[in-house]
Amino acid sequence: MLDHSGSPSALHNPVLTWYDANKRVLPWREPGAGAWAVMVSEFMLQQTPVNRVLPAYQRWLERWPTPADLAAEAPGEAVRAWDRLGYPRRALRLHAAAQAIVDRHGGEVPDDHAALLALPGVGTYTAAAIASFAFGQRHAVVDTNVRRVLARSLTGVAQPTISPTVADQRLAVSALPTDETTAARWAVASMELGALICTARTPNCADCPIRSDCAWVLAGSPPYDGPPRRGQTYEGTDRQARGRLLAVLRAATTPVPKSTLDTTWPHARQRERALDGLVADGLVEPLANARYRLPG
DNA sequence: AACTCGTGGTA
DNA sequence: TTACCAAGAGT
Repeated sequence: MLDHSGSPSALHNPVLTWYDANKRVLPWREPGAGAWAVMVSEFMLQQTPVNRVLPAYQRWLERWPTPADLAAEAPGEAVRAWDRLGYPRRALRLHAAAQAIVDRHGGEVPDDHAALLALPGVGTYTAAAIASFAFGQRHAVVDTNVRRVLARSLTGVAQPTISPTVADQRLAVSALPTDETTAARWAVASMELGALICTARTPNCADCPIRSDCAWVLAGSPPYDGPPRRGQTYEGTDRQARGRLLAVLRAATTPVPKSTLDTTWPHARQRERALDGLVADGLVEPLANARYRLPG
């Protein structure tokens, strides 16, 4: 089943060929995109779909073509430019990462996995993704797409575990081609397969290049039988309240009186908790006279 | 280890 | 309509 010799296996070859013929044209995949472009895209793509990322990504790189350009700005400008991508702490971390790159790496995105991992907002997945996509290195790039592809094709189950496990990581490492160039191609190709064909809800197995070798298909495509996946409720949550508050501050060009913020959420206790949280996270800066703004 | 953290599209 | 889902990280 798995091939440890370094030559592409029955799994690898079809996926690599499929990728070359079916990959999406995305700006961060263009030959001259560079590591900063890859890094910006990876931050934005954390839990956010490609189609929503594209416009914000274009504006971001136009405004801040290098880490130094972003590092020279106020963090609040990063939060504002983040627009409605969600999880705005990512904008703050990307700004902090840009500063760290200027301070520690001469303004160049490091190519070393450990150095990448040490940057704010860069975890296991993002460090491997940048090292692989931008620098062609051999790393197991394990995101939700890859976990699903491996769960189906190798383990034979409909869905991966709810949260990543060490077993996922081991499986991804064992499936990684030995050759560096092939490994980098496999990383992006297996992820793209999960995004376009081996999707979460209704996979398009008819068009899958490895359907004849897929353990899940061979088992008769059994339905998911694990524990119920906890739904992410949003209506009425602190997150929604935070989103409302931050939307007002993003749109404002001058400091906003608290009385204005008070109109954005009806429940005072929750509203105060949300505002305090935003300040604690560094997303909002309190000023004198009960006024607030994005961090300067 | 479980929980928190946005937003919007899709079936 | 409700529920699920989307290139995770930090605590």
